[in-house]
Amino acid sequence: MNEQLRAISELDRVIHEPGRLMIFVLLGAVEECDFLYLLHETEMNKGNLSSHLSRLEEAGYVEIEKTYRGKVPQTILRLTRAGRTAFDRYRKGLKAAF
Amino acid sequence: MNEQLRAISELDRVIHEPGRLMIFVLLGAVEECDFLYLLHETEMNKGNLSSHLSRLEEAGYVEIEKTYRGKVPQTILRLTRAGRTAFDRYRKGLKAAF
DNA sequence: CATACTAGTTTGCAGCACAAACTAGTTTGT
DNA sequence: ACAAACTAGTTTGTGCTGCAAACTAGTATG
Repeated sequence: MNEQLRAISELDRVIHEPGRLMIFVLLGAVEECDFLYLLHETEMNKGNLSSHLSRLEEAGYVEIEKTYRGKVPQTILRLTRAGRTAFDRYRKGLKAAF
Repeated sequence: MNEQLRAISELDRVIHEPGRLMIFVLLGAVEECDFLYLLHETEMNKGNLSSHLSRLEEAGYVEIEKTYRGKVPQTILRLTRAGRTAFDRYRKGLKAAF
């Protein structure tokens, strides 16, 4: 197996999913943001977005902080250190592959 | 939704799967090759490779030609025109996204 | 005070990737 | 000649996972 194929086969599957890739791109560009921002930017539905975020939390890539804006519940999202590192590796993998 | 996210969300899911990406890279580099070449290069198992190839045939991206090398059955694989086009679009999409 | 809205989460299902088991035929060993 | 092992794949079964619909809990509105 050559370098290029190796790079492809080692791509992190948790990140590789397009829905989650979008989340990484958005969270990678800011310190933090809220659920609704991601919802609007990605044009996913809530259920979908919610489960992708849970998956990313589970993987240790995203921190989910539940708070309130006034009386309204608000969910703040943030990439963890591990999340940023993993995303960097993913992008390097892509570059090596294409 | 911005350009970058749009590019991600429009990535062709049939191609996006790493196992199939490897097949595209290999078939993209040659006119045709056989099953065993793909098997060794990708380091997949046969079942896996076989079903990915069926998926790609179904999508119209790969042609599967069954022949013999002497008395031994041999399967020749080849990207279709549609397959090459789709792979080009996929790579452009990736570039637009990263 | 009930109806509608907000901000999500949970549930149910369909599709998919994966490996183990199977198939069909060929070669090798005795 | 006949069985055992090998070759070149395909089919089957299972568990995961992406997705949307349905649900929950609370808030604002008519």
